[in-house]
Amino acid sequence: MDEYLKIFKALGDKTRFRIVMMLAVKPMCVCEIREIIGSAFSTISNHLKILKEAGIVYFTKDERYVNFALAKDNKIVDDILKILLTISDKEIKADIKQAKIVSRYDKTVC
Amino acid sequence: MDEYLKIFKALGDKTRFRIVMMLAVKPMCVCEIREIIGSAFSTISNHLKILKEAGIVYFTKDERYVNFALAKDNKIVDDILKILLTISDKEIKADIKQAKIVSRYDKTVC
DNA sequence: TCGTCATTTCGATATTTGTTAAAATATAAA
DNA sequence: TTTATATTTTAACAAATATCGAAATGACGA
Repeated sequence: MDEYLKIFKALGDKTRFRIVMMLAVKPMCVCEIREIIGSAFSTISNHLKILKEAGIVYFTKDERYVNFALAKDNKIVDDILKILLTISDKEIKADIKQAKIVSRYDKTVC
Repeated sequence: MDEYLKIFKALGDKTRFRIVMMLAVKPMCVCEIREIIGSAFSTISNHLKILKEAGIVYFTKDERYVNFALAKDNKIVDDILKILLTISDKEIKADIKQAKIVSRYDKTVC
């Protein structure tokens, strides 16, 4: 049960929900996510930690960046993500649009 | 997005999660739920309100009782409930066992 | 090795949330 | 109408959570 609770708690926060929908577009590093969400680095980092502990995302290290991506090997998470992929929400669409073009190599991002 | 957030927030609390799993067994009134969960009436009532506002449960009035049941006409909720029905958790199983036998007509319940 | 840059951890604060007892409401039976 | 019973609302409090800036960590490149 705790596994489910962690997942639902993680997805029950607006910022984390937005991050998950953005990561469905492509894996991103912390500063790319931060650029779109607009909160402090520490805030984003904390949200990613919660998502990671719920098994929703994982990360790999790439150059000096930490790349976050949606988990692929978790049945529960996978089932829920399938549901989320059907969403058509104005704010989410705007996030997705930005996610497609944001780049860590832009001077304003990192 | 808010619809999803409400649902995830609602399911991200242990007490509410247990209530949902119990209602999958059968519709129940507030005092039957309270008997199994063990919290105050006001606590249960508040949780049910949150679940109702998330579209996860609805209620009907029966005699002097208020019967709560899982929603049936909500696609999102339905998809998520399908996932939840696969859970095999010790504590949930105990709740389900009790849900099957609890009755508002027992003197100790209402 | 040293400095730079991306990220995390820490400490503080404000807000939200879960819980309860008591009071209020509602409904059915007497 | 009055009484009894089921439920909801309210007010208050404690615990959990989201947020931030600053300091610490960690890794890469010069």
